[in-house]
This record gives sequence, structure tokens and C-alpha cells, in this order.
Amino acid sequence: MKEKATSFDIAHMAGVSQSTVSRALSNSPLVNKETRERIQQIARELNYKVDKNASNLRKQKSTTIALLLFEDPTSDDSMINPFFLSMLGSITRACANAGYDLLVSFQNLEDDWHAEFEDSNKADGIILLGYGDYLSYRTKLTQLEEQGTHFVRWGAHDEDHPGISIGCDNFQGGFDIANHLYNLGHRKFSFIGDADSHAPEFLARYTGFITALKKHGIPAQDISQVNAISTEDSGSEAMQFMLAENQFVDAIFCASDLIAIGVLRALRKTSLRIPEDIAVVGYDNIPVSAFTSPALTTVQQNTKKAGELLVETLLKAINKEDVADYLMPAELIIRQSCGSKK
Amino acid sequence: MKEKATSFDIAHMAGVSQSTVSRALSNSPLVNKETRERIQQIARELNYKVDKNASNLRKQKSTTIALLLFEDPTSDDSMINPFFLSMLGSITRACANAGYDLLVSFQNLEDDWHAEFEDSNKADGIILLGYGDYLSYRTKLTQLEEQGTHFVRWGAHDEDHPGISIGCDNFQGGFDIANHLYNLGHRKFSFIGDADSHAPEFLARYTGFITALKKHGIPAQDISQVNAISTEDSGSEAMQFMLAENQFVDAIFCASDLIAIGVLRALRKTSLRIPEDIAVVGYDNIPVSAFTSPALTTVQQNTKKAGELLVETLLKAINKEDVADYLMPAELIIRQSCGSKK
DNA sequence: CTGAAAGCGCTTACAG
DNA sequence: CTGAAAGCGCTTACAG
Repeated sequence: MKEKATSFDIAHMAGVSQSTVSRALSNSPLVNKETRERIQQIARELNYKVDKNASNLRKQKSTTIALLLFEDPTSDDSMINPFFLSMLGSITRACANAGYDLLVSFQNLEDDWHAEFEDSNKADGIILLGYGDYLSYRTKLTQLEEQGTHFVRWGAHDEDHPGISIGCDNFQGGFDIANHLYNLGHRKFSFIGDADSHAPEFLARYTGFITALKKHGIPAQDISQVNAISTEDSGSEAMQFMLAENQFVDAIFCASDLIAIGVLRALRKTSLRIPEDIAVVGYDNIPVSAFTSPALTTVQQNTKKAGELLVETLLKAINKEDVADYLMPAELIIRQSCGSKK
Repeated sequence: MKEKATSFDIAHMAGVSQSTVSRALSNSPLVNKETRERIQQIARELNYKVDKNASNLRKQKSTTIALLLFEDPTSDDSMINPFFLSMLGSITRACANAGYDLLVSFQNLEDDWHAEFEDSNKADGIILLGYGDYLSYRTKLTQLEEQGTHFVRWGAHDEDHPGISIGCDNFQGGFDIANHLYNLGHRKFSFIGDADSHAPEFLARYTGFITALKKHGIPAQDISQVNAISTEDSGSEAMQFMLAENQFVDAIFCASDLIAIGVLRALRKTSLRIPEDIAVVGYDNIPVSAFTSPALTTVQQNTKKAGELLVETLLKAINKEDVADYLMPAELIIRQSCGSKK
């Protein structure tokens, strides 16, 4: 293993000063073209690359973005929610395109939030991504903001939340689902998923859902709601609970596709046919949702766009440009699980 | 936005030297307990965190691992292969558990390999992950090795490849699939997927497949093979090609689940029934494979274990411990797409 | 147990 | 266009 070359080594070989090497390698026009090319040639031969730690330390910026994935501590340890995995892919790509590196770290919400502050020293900004108990990390956002850390989070728009958020219009998504189901003739509804301020995204879907149904004359108290976090198992348990309680409905709106898949699993053990006896709708449009039987009607959140937007917005914030919350439109994906003819 | 505090600020506040602050914050036993606690208390109040760039520069290590995802340039730009996404999740977790940060970067194989060398300055080691043209990056591995960079790659074991590789026993996987299909009564076979040294993993699956069939008296020349890269579209095209050429077989072994899903899609447009008229088998056991109709028989690669192994092995290499290639066993996942009774 | 000092490898004003 | 020098914020021998 060779010793790693430094800019001094190159300076020595090229017969110039180290300052000149540094300039040449950053393509500074201040350096004579021939000198520059000679230096770059030597650097290439030596496989020399600028030491990022030294360079970042000196420049006081890192050209790195940190992605903080946090999850409900109860969720399956071995798997990440496919929706966030998809976001991760998209964010990775967007960072690469912008010439930024991406530092990924995991976070259980139980942990203390040391990691963020750690990250804030290695990255120019942070992207926060995850379902999880919103209230429990709200104060942390405030701390981040006070600290002057640039961050953008994926999630529900909230009047006076700290920092910037990019999210999907969950209210609209729930609203559209309700109208779609109502127009197909369904009249008795249930919502499966947590629906309180700890899970503001689910709550917004729920609120959109009941708001639309109210317009059709169906009051909220006629719509049953069963708690569930975003996992298959949780969805399956919720459905089993409803069956055990003899709660029968025409249509179930699940707060996420994973929940819906769990619900389908539980229903398969019964004689109920989907969608003839009961319609099931999900949310997220994860890849699997197109392959369940029947294929899930769901709401698409454009993860590609979302990732790009998160990165773009964060970079603007880092550059002290003005940034604002952004709500992406939700798109209804109609498949077979709700009894549509389509 | 406050100015970021430094160890000097804390030293000033605590009335000690900056050296002592540094020691206290790294929990050095050299510092008086009370002094240490006082300093840590102040640091906490200030939300002070050690500057990683400075610390790394001084220590000459980064406690960071870089993950290099490379992909076939032809694959769909908007999506990462779900198998690698799953690996990414597992690697992220394993890094977090080991106290390492993970730097993720993308790479098109067309790019020149600057990025690796970049990364090698920001990370203590590199994990290489991806399908793609193996031959085209082989020389790069040699360069990395010469440079003294620690790296581990996911992929096919190869007698004299540079560096360490962790992989799944693709030969065994193909072998088991062949036996399974043969025992179910299938006699006329096809393999869909690239099967040359550019794609050594696919090749090993193919080799295992034909080796097992040869033992059953079916010579390699009786087994058709159609090229495809690991995407749905490529699988669908390959199947359409076979249909157009009137190549009819009992059973198709697809080099990946994505290919198999494309094959199913193409077959749905015909009158052929799966598995009655034709069996289809995939590879990878991606989440979707359990939900296709019929559900895909496939080969599982344990991504959780694989991620842990990759990280663990790389850390050992970084610590100059002896490391060796490792081949994980492949596990047959039997579902409905091959006509098994199970 | 503590402090003064060197130095990690760069970038960039400053001077020419 | 080029060089000498300062300094980014730490860690760690060295000296006491």
C-alpha cells in the first residue's frame, strides 16, 4: 500500500509551489494553461485526489447532504418501508446530479438525537425522512433550527412547524379516494391507520376522506376508524380486529399500501370477496401494490419528483435563497381492489 | 443563526485549555472526572459537536464507509433494482450499528471512475454493489487495490479477481432450480438473461442450471438462452422474441425476478397458462415476487445477512484483519409459478 | 492530571 | 501568473 500522495508531492514533481497545485487542480484560471495541464497530468498518474477532510475544513463546507431516516421503533427491524426506500433511491440520484454526496443514517425515534448534530458537522444540510411519532420529534426540529442547521423534511404541511417541509397533498389524496369509492356505490366506510396528531400524514388522509364523505351526507361518526402503523402485520391485525368485532363495511381506506396488503391477507382467510363484498384501497403506490390480487387502488406519491424537490429545496436553503413549503399533488391510481370497472 | 462553537469556546467557558476539552469530550481517563463532566455539560448546553472534518483530518480516518452503487446505463433511470435497494437498507443498518456513517453514491458504468478515488478520501473503505458489465470495471478494481483502498464487492466469486467479494452461491441457486423443475416433470428448458463473463452472476446461475440438467441427460445445446438485462422491459422483450421465433418450452428460468415479471407480462398476452403450459422461475425474491400471479418461484438471497457481512468484512479489512471471500447459500423459494403442488 | 505546541492537507487572501 | 504564509478545528505526543 503506497502512501497517499499530497499536493506537496505533486508540487515537488511539477517543480511549482503547493499553492499552484491547489489552484491547478481546482481549474483556477489564474494558473498558466500549460502548467495547469502538466499538474493535472501528474495528479492523474498518481491517482491523486484532494483530501476532502482538509478541503472541507478549510472551505467550511462539505458538499455533502445528510439523509436521516427515522422509523417507528415498532416496525420490522429487517425491512425499510418500500416507500422510503424508493425515496432514498431518488434522493441518492438527485444528490449525485447536484454534485453532492449523501450521508445516510438511521435513527430510531427512541434514540436521543445526538446523530443529527453529529451530521450537521459533516453535512451542509439534512433531509429528514420517515413516518413516526411527529410530536416526539417536533422539539428536536426547533433545536435544529436554533442551531442554524439547514434542513428539509418530508411530511405533512403544518402551519407553524419549524423548518421547511415538502410533502404530498394527503388531504386531497384522501378526499379523492372518498369520492371515487362513493361514486362506485360504496356507502359504509372504514379507515385503517392511526389518525391523530402523532401521525399527521395519516391524519390528513383521514381528514380528507371524511370531509369528502360528509359532503355526500355521510357523517364522520358513521365511519369507523381502527389504529394501525404502516406495516403489513399491523394492517392484518386491524382487519382481524374488525372482523372479530363484526364490523362490516363496504369499503376500507387504508392509510398505506403496507396496511392494505395486511388487510388483504386477513380478508383472504374469510369468505369475503374483494371488491364484490368489500373494497380495499391503499396509499403510496409501492411496487407491490400493482401485483396484489386484486391489484390495489391507491394514491401515488411521486417519489422521483419528491426526492428531486427535497434536494433542490435544501440546496437553495443552504445557499440562503428563499424557500417555501411545497405540497405535491396526489394522484389516484385506479386498479381492481375497489370495484371500478376500469 | 449562531456561530458554531469550537473547542476553544468551551475551553474559555470552562476555564481550561483546549487540549483538556478535547480529551474530556473523547472521554479520556486522563482528565479529572469533575472537570470532564463540567466540560461535557457545557458542550451539551451549546449543542457542541466535534467538527468531523478537523477530527478526521487530524486522525487520518473517517469512520465512514462509502457505498458505490453502479448500474447498467441502459436500465431505467427512475428506478433502482429492488434487490439493491433492499441491500442498501441492510447496509445502512449494519453501518449504523457499527458506528460508521455511510456515504452513498451512484455510478453509471459509463462514467470514468473518478468517484471512487474521491470517495476513498472521505471513507475508510468502499462497498461496491451492482449488476453491470463486470469486465469493464475489473481493471478499476485493480487500480483501487494498488492504491491501497479497502473495498469489498458484492458479486460473483472469481478465482483471481482483485479484492474481496461477498456473494450468493449463484451456481447452487441455478442448480437447485433445475432439479426442482426437472422433478416436477419439465423437460424442455430456456434461460432468459445474459450469460457471459460480462455478467458473471447471471452466468453462474446459468452454469448451475445447465450442469444440473446435464446430469438428468439434457445437454446444454437443447436449452435455449436469450439475452436480457435485469429489467422488466428486457424480460418482456426476450419473451416476445421467443414467442415470435416459435420457441416453445416447458419451463423458463429467468436470471432475475425483474426479468421474470417481464416474462409473465409478455405471456399474459398469449393463451399460454402458467404454470400448466409453461413454468416461470425468477431469482432474488424481491418483495413483488410473492404477489405476482401466479406467485413466482425464485431463489432468495438473504440481503439482511449480506449487508451485515459486507460491512463486517470491510471493517475487518480496514483493521488489517485477515478477510476472505464468502459465498452465502442460496435458498429456493417455492411458489406457484412452476407448477409445484406446494 | 493539565497545558503549550505541532501538524493533519488543504484554500485563499496577500504580495509580488 | 506564482509563491510564502496563515489558518480551518481538531488530536496527541511532549513536557511538566
